[in-house]
Amino acid sequence: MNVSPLQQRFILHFGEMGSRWGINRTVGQIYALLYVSEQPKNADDIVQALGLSRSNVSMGLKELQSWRLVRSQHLPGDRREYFSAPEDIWEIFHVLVEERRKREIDPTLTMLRDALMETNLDSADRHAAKRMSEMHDLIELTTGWLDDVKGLAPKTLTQLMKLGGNVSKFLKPRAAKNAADSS
Amino acid sequence: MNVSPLQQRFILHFGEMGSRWGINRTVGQIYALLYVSEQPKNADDIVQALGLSRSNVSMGLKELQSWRLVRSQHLPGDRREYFSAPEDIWEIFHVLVEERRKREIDPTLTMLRDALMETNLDSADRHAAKRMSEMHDLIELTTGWLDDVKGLAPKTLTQLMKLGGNVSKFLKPRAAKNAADSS
DNA sequence: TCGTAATTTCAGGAATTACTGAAATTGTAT
DNA sequence: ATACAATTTCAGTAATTCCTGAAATTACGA
Repeated sequence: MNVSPLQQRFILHFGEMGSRWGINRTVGQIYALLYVSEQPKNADDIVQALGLSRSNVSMGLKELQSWRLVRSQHLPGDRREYFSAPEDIWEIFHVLVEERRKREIDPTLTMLRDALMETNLDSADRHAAKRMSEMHDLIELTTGWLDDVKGLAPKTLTQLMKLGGNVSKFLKPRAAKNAADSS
Repeated sequence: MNVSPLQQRFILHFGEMGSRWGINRTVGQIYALLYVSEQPKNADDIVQALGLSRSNVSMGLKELQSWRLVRSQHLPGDRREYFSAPEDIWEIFHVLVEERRKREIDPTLTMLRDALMETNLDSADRHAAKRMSEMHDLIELTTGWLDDVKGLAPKTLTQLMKLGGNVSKFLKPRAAKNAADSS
């Protein structure tokens, strides 16, 4: 039940990295612990493994659940709650993209759309409006694409990613001249 | 030289969003101001426009330059430094991806590689090691792909993104059954 | 329904991060 | 070289975020 040196290293790294994302150190550590654990863990296991206060663990688990990165279940004959990170790494990847998008991208898209709607275009703001709509369009293109490829099976996605820049070979010739030329 | 309501709105939003990323509110605001400004601005312009202290602006500009999101230049007959955000939004996108990768992804990849190298595989850590190598492989696949498509021209990239999940039509049939079927 | 185990909430304190003004440094024109 | 404008550094303080223990709430078995 104790954390091994390998796990320790992973957990500490994740704690530090967590700070660069929006999540704090202890939340990062809790997630890392659950990610590498084979068996689900209850809150006291986590307290014991990471040396955090019980209340901190409770709050951290809540946050991780709000990110859909951690799930809880009940074990028969035990009334405590057990937590685990989903198995499938593609699912994790997927959820991460979706949640970050929901929290960081969508509000910006909305703000840009609303602000541009209310702007009459021969104001002194022509330049600002142009820049904002460029940003809007790029974000929309990117998120639309993400939505679309999200439906692909992991194997298909892997194939496509390995293909890399070569996918452009399949495009109409007009643009194909820009393809990475690795043949 | 004063910020319009449209700009104001954009700047304030970016300030708030900045906090969700690793950058703080004022750095977000400075970037937003430069992004929507047609002409380069000197530090005092920024102080005046955003109501920050001179030293704070100096530090913020330094940080933005370290992200390569802001450039400086000198105007003839004026010894002050003038700052601006690059014009080309694809370049901005590109730089953002590269910098975030350098700061957030690469250190994790390195840690995973190093930790796994030093691990003998019949330890009690088999599960943790497996999970860590899954993470490693997914990150490597994704960043390798990013490196590769980064070389494509914006037009090509736009075409590909609009194609969305339909690119998988071009793959070998074995995997093509997983393609989004939008025909 | 009651008793107790499990979990959550939350006010206050600890730790971290952000910001400022003053002083130091750098750069440039004379 | 000197004078002064522009910029940066940095120590101290303000603001924010994080974490804890105690109290409250919830969930369950008898």
